[in-house]
Amino acid sequence: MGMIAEDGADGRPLYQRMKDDLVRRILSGEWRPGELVPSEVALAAAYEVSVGTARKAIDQLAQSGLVDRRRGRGTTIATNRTPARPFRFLRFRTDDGRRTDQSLYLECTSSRATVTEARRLGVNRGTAVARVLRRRTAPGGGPALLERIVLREDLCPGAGRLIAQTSPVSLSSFLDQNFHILIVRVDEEIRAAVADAADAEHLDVALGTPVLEVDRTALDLGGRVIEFRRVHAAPGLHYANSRS
Amino acid sequence: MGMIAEDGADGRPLYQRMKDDLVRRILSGEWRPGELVPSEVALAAAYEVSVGTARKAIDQLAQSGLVDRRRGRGTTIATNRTPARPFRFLRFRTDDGRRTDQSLYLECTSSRATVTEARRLGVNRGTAVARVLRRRTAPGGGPALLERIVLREDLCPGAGRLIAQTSPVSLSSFLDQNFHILIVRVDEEIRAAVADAADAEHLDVALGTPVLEVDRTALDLGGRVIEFRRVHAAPGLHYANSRS
DNA sequence: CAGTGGTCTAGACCACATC
DNA sequence: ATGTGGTCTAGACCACTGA
Repeated sequence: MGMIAEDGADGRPLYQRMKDDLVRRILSGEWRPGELVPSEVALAAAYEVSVGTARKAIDQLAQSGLVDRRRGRGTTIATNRTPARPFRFLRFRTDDGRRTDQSLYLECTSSRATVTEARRLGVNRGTAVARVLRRRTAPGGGPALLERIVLREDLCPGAGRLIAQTSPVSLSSFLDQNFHILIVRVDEEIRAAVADAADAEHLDVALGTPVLEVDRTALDLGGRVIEFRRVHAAPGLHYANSRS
Repeated sequence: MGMIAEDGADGRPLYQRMKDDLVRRILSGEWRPGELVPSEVALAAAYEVSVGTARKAIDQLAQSGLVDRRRGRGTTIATNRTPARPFRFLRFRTDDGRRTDQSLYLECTSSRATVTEARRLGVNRGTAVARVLRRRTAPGGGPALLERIVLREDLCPGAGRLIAQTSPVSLSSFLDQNFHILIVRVDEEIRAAVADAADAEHLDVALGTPVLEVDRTALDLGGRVIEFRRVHAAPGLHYANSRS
């Protein structure tokens, strides 16, 4: 018995099947970000498992950042607007420890994926994409980062125009709010490179200056690649990383 | 009742106090890496808590990588020799995806910490340190990484000579095996830099070539800084990062 | 075979938030 | 006052390991 896989009890633990089903329901938009999810006992009853088992499933959702649990209040769908860890995916600092603050959108166009872009996004050539050129500056200082972003516009229809109109500070919040796409993982390759023409123009550095280059793909909960970006960081910036 | 904080029941959960006590005992060397820890029921009895509570404490130790649990076998102290994730702290790849393989120790001396080194290690100037210069090469290819390492020799007496004698492949395994020091966290700052004289000599690049620079401090379980290293990566190498 | 950790149940009491 | 999640207990059965 149980609501999940009534017949196909494939041997996987109950709490895992329950967790997967909850992930599916959250992804489907059954509850909006910030909204209260049914309580432990209610979910346990609905899935016909014990409270302890339901608890284990919900705990895992909380651990992966999907929901937010608070004693006395309840469990709510997590949002990127009020993240437990702000700046989770923003790892650049000035060498004296400050973060970048301002975002300026230099270009924002809708187009079709080139062969290279298609390969990086894992889609077919010609898929609708938005291309965004963005510059971030250090507080009080000069230009800091130049970001070339390619976004899957087939998954976020109208994103290009919307970004140009609203100039969102954070792209992941923008995706969450407007398209219910939750970025949960990024893969990065970090290299030393030299400043190109665009860097020279927008980062206030001489052509050929060594710059830090970060190639990054962002994946949503379903494991789909949502965007690819290449970031160049001006001298005086570094990438801060901490691993356990 | 309970073996921990018999009177000073400070209100912290039982499983947390138990976990902290187990961490303390592991750090003290009560069990050697790879050795079997008492079973859940035995520990539960010893701490006078229920099995579920003991389980929660041990689970957290496993999650932070301190112990390794296997059904049927038991719980063992984790080792850096047989890590669940090999290359946990080795993130460099060639641009076609291969790892570095060979380690060559170019220099290895014992000395006293300079002011700069002392600040980075969080110790007083003049503390005993070992300085290590190491080069890694790409499989089949040329020189890949040049590492300048400063190690707290007051915590690892004789480490300098021992490294020179044994040329360990992995420094964290070396520290684990010889001094029971477990590296559990690294903090890094990644920059673009230019090749200096040592890079030119050992990495086979021209002076002034852009290189990737990683400044890294390694911390053990007690939060002590064990080593600082500055790594320069030759062109054709990148740093791979994945975050959730 | 005995012992281990992995899963699951069915309760209890508590601190806390909200109404 | 009610309901929430956080902690804790005391069992049960199972899959797996090793002797």
